[in-house]
Amino acid sequence: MRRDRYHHGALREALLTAADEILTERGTDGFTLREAARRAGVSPAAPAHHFGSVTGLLTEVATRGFLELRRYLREGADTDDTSASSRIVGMAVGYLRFALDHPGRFQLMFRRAMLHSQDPSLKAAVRAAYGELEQAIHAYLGGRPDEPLRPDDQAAVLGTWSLVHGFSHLALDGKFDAMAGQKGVRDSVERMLPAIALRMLPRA
Amino acid sequence: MRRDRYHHGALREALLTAADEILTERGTDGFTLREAARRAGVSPAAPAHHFGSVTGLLTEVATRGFLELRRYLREGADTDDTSASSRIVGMAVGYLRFALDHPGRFQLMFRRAMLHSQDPSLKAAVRAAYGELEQAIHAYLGGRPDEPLRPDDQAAVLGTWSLVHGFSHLALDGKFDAMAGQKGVRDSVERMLPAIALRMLPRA
DNA sequence: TGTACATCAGTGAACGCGCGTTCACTGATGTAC
DNA sequence: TGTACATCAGTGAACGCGCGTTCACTGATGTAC
Repeated sequence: MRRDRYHHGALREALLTAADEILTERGTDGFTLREAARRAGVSPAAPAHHFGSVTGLLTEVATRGFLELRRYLREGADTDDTSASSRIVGMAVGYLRFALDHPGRFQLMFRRAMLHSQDPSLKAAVRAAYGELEQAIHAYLGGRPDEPLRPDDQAAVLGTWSLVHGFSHLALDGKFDAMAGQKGVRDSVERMLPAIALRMLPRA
Repeated sequence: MRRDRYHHGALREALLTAADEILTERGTDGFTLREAARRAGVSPAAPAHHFGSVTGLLTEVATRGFLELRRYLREGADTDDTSASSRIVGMAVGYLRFALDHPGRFQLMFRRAMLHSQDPSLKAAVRAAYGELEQAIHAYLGGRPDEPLRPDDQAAVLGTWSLVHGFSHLALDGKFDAMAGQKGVRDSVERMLPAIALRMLPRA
């Protein structure tokens, strides 16, 4: 890619887009900074001006990933049936869909060794996604929005997160492939989760 | 490490041990075949005679990992209180302990891109560990040992696996660090899990 | 409106690295007779 | 018990690779006056 202008103009965004593409095509281990630069049509030294290092770039990708995950959770919760439990089931499916739609990014988000795990923006984005789940569980357990979560309810949130995260992670790793139906793994796995979630929602 | 004999004698085992050490010290991404050879006191070309390729070696490490995981599950289930639910909670803690004791190995076991994921021994070992959980859930739900699992109960097993796996994975990635007590993350996390598991065991 | 100049955002070549695997080879072992 | 010889388990040097980062640099932009 030859540019007509010396300055790219939107290199930061172009690199983030390229990174996402690479993660989708080659997975987390297949990512390289040079390839991202190549796809953005820029020399291998250029990314340093915007992200400092490869870790910096990936941290930004992960941060945006958590924000996108939050959108998936919201969208999943937005169902016809507005009961608190079906909102949570919807969120669970949203979580799974995010993982299946963006496997490379999803895995990156939980590979602290590849990220600046203490980056404030990253932490805020994690917290924001987590907060989405937290609110829903809080409502489900009958808490009022203005009340803080009781420690027991914190545990319920962790449990729910663990459940959907574990399911998504195992599904991505192919551990459920053997029990998939004819319609493919993705379809089977998306059907399985609601039943499981309903059966294992934390007891009030 | 200079050997006195040209033949190592137990190179296969030595390489597996070295691999485990490296995984412990440097994590899954820090593993290299050359380093394993170095630690076994052997040239970089030697491992090929025993494992074909780096993937072959790691597949064997992962296979043994799943067998070890099964031992942790059994040990966890072996509690004073022999009720079905406390057996399951014990297993959950066993799963978590395995992950915390062997983080690199644990992560490797769920990185299909690094393994011969269709290797029969590997698949058998996965199945064996999974079977341990399956039996316990089956008993918990009141099934007789000779009866096959109903589809609903299969779902309960997947849910339980997802729960403990997700919890372990998130704990390893440091996602619970912020809420750890003074005694350290490991201690906090081992205390949290039983309460969560009890609250979320599948309904019969 | 023009201009000097600091700053920003790129280049492209090179550095140093360590990797997994291949290759032709050799030393040691085991087995058939 | 000895021996020929196939097979096994190593060596060590080299191959080819692509990586992230550094470096001295240059072209473009923006701003103060």
